[in-house]
Amino acid sequence: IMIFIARRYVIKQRSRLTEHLNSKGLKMTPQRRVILDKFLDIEGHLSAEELYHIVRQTDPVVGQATVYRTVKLLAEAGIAKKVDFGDGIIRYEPRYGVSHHDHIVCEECRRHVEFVDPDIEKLQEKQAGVHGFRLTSHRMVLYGICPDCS
Amino acid sequence: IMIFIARRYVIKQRSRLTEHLNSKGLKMTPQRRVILDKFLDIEGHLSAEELYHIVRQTDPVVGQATVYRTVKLLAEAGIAKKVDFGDGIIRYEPRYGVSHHDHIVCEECRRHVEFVDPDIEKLQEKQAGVHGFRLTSHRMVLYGICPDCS
DNA sequence: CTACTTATTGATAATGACTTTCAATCTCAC
DNA sequence: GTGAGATTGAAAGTCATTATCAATAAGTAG
Repeated sequence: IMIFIARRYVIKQRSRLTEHLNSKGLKMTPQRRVILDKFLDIEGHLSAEELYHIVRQTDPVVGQATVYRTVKLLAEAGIAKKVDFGDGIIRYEPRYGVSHHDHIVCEECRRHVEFVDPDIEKLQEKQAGVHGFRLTSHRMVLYGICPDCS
Repeated sequence: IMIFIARRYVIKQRSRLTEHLNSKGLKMTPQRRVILDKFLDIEGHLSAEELYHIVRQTDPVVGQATVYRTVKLLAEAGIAKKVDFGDGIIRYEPRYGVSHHDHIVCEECRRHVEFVDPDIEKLQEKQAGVHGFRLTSHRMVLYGICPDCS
């Protein structure tokens, strides 16, 4: 049953990508399809480099530059979400629907937890308003020491 | 009068740096002194590159690598604070005492405003606690469109 | 003050994540 | 099918930052 759900999810995201490509006058290709599929397979964050190596295992023909390019398209299409922990590597994570969350990262072991706090979101909106800004997005990463490393 | 206050501030930060260097078995040098002074002169954020050019105007002998190295020491000593807007450039700003703040950046003109929201800080602590983390720091940048660009 | 052990410096090379280039190759609307 | 235009991958290029290293300076013991 889970497999059927996952399958439907993949198909949906594929058509979402195709739609996005069409709207920009771009084309669907086998490379983009395999990169999308592998990206949806994983859970958690992945850098373009990591995704490149995973894709390589199945399809050694796909080039590094193509993965970097495709991953940006996925973000544009709303399929992937950029995550920046501030270590110079841009990671991407699947974006299921509209679910948004922030991260708390352990400075020792780099383990991370996701969370959403509607109250914080509200206060962010408020702060933007106070300064006359129309809020479009935010990046929030908390750093700390996790229970295991304490 | 302001000048006296500023002067005392500079002297205080100098001894703070010296102290930090001593505690690590490092030495105070003319280069480090001039970089510190110029850094304290500015208001707002500065990348190591920008600071390098400013320092150059007074003292063309100081090298780029030294500025990059010194700026890291300033951060270690608690004199400077790293700021990361996510554009691949690390900026530093003077850290007056313990004053902490976050940023809201205009996606059009890159103008930014600083703000502090104690309520958000409190909620961040709470979120860390919920997941068993001991919070050490955070990075929060809001992105939006400023009044002028709207 | 002198010698000497370390730390420091700056020019330059290196790093590493990412981007661009470009000629060969696909895609897809017609 | 076919042709204009998009895509591809290998390789070269960016760009902020970091490491290397031989020459120099700082602090310390005598």
